[in-house]
Amino acid sequence: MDVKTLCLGVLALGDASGYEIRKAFEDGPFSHIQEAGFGSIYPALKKLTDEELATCFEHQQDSRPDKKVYQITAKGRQALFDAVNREPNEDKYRSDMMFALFFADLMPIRRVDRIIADRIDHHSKILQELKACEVEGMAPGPAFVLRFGQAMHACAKAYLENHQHELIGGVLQRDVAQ
Amino acid sequence: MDVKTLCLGVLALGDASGYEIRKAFEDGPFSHIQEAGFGSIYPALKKLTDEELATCFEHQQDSRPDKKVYQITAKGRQALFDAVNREPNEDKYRSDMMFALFFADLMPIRRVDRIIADRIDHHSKILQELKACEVEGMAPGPAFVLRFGQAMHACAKAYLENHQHELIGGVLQRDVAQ
DNA sequence: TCGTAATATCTCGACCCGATATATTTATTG
DNA sequence: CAATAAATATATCGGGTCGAGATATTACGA
Repeated sequence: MDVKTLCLGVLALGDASGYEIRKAFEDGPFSHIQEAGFGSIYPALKKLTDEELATCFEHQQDSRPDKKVYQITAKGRQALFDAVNREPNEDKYRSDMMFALFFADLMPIRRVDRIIADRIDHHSKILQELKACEVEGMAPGPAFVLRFGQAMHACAKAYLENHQHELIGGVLQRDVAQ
Repeated sequence: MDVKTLCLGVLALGDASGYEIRKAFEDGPFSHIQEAGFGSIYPALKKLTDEELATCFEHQQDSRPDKKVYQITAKGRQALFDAVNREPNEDKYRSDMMFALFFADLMPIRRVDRIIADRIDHHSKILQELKACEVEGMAPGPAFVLRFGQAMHACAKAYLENHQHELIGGVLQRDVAQ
């Protein structure tokens, strides 16, 4: 899914500026399933307007740079429709923490301990945020995706809580053996 | 975690060719936590040899292109040590399927149904593979990471199985309402 | 024997990401 | 009240990464 399509997805929910699109991936409805930064959003918006999949209104504001609000076009809605009806790629998951923990025997135990504790806190925080997003009368799609995010963060948190002692115990044993 | 560090991680487990490093991310011990393709591995290996973090032995084979086997150096081990002891970035998760399902109301119901069924199968397959990887006497790091992968795929599978009817039911209701 | 899959190395262009620059307004807090 | 931090807002640049394809050989079953 390229950033152009992701932007169309956000614009399908309502007109937005580049900054607001960014927020949809930072805090908003797509935050736990996709990512996009300014460095990809602005070029994508330029291409979308070139291809007439979106239009841009410049709201003039005195003593402030113009606010550019983008709106999806009929052609843009068709492009989004085509994209979501294409066969989706596999999910991508990348975890630098898990890569580091693979080499836990290269780390001081207290560091292993702290990294995991931090990550548990992190999952708790995200979980709270995702629970706060749930409101009455959500459309089935967004609700399904939101609850999936809740389930996955709850699972990761539970795994770390329930199995951290196995890792730390294993590393401690190594230290004793030395 | 750049691909250079990922390659060092694979080489820390034993000497390997570019092709074998690739397999570590395709099938091997890092398959469910990191990704890397040839397009990033080969340039990374070039940089690693330039920086003397790895050395390259060309095994001559008659009637076949030379097999280049890479070996991590002491300097390379130090670089890996430094990298895993740095503060890890947040995990990255990207799912085109979930992005598409967010817009489930733009899809025929049978397509929603089929996509989810396919993905359940996929998680089952990965789960089987990850269970087959478990052997006696694994080091604590690799075991922790492997079981984390098992837990996450089991969770995703269970969520899809237990909640697919909510999504499909919701989309059906929409169709009735029309 | 024919074709397909696996082994094996490598390049290219398009795309993406993190960091950074800039500027104003609002909120906080000492 | 002033200073500072955080939020709002747009945009670029360079380096990194990714997918697709070129190339070549061996192994193996149909």
